[in-house]
Amino acid sequence: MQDESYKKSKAEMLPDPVVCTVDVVLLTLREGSFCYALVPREQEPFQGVAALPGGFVHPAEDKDLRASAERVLRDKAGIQGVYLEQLAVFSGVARDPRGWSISVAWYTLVPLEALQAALATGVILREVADLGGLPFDHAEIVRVALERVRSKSTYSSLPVHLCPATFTLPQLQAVYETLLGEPINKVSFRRKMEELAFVEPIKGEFDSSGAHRPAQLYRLKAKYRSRLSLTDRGMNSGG
Amino acid sequence: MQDESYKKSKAEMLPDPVVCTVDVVLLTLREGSFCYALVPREQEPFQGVAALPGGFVHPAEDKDLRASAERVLRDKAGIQGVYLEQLAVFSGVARDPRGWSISVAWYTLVPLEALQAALATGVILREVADLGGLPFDHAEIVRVALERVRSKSTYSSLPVHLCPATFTLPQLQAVYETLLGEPINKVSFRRKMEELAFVEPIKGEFDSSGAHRPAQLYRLKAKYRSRLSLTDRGMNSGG
DNA sequence: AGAATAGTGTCTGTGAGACATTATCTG
DNA sequence: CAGATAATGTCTCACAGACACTATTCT
Repeated sequence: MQDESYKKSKAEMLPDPVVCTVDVVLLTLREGSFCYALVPREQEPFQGVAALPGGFVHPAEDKDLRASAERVLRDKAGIQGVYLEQLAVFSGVARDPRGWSISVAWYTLVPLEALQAALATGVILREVADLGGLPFDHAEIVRVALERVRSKSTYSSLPVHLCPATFTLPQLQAVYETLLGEPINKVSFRRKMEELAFVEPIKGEFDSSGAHRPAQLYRLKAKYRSRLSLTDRGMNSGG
Repeated sequence: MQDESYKKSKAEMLPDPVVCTVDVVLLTLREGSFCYALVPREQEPFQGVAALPGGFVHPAEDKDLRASAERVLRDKAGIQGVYLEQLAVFSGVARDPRGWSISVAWYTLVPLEALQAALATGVILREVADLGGLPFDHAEIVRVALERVRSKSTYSSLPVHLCPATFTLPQLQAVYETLLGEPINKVSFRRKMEELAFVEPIKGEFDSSGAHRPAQLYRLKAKYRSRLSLTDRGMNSGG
């Protein structure tokens, strides 16, 4: 499929090489507060500083940029199969002290339960209100991710990815309320969930953990489910 | 601001150079039909084939990727100062016969009046229903652009960029109806325009071109206006 | 029994669309 | 004056939110 004759002249056709990276904004809920994940940087610049999980694009290894982002998530947080969506490209001469660069940013929503291994091996969670001390333009990237997720959360199925595999409707409503930052009418919320129809009750299963009437357990319908799984390896084991 | 010591090691840190391009989906309305712009490719591969206006990123020349897209629009269509928004990144080994590449796609909405010079010098308009014969993954890029624009058009100010500097409300409504592909209730449309408040009537100015009651002329409010202007040069004059 | 939350029935105000009416031009 | 479209007034139905009530658990 590829024409090798083009490859020879590639260097001459490209005025300058471009540093291409991917960065992932991993969002989760911890005790009702909206958080993003950071990883200490292994190399200069900003070695040791907590930064968004990211890395160089490896054309020889990655089928495309989504594969690059998935590799970063696998290597740095030990998770795969999660909901992952492209956010935007951040570019220019000013964002990286090494010079002109491109970062293709992605965002993912993950339930805290899927992050236990990652948290045990160095991944940090920080509340989204705190964007201080981030290297490069990572604060701006998180800002744009939050804007996108909040904008997409108004009655879309997006926030459900922050819930574990099974959940109750009051739990799901609390997730929406945290993301949107305002209370939602219970009757309206349930009507909308019925209308959007991306969750289904699990017949006969209830959450009886409280001193009150048990709540029906729900799950994401099969066709909307991403195959979330944890890698058997720990994090940072990749090269 | 930049640390030169990093530059030396850049080549070693980058596993492989990546071909970085920008492509622009230029959308306009011609006689009530929604169209996108194509330009014959000057170089191999696909030399002579009509393709989206695009080109390599020039890190030495462009401040960032937006500047790259603006340069492409200036050089290939002779326009600048238009509404321009990032669409998505298209990447991978399969999209370009030269091998692994990245294209950062942008979209712009331009009134037909601003394209007269471009159309006289080789830019082609094609209806959005016809995506045949496009090189690379340009058909997919246009598809995604259409999806984005249509999705953003439901009562946002976006479609107004397809109108000339002054326009009537019935004209603006026709633009929305073309983009959305369905008729809109006149009273509701006017109520929404009043509520969104991004256009204002031009006192005392009317469109009296029809054999009926003249229509009030409107314009985009100053704070929403982009400084659209045509370059004095023709197209394709850039290096 | 009382506390707590889950879940549902019902009323009402807001707002979008349907319809009708008036306004103002050309020929 | 007839025809055409602009612009606006008004009615109605749907729906989101408010409120109230019932259900079911634990202590």
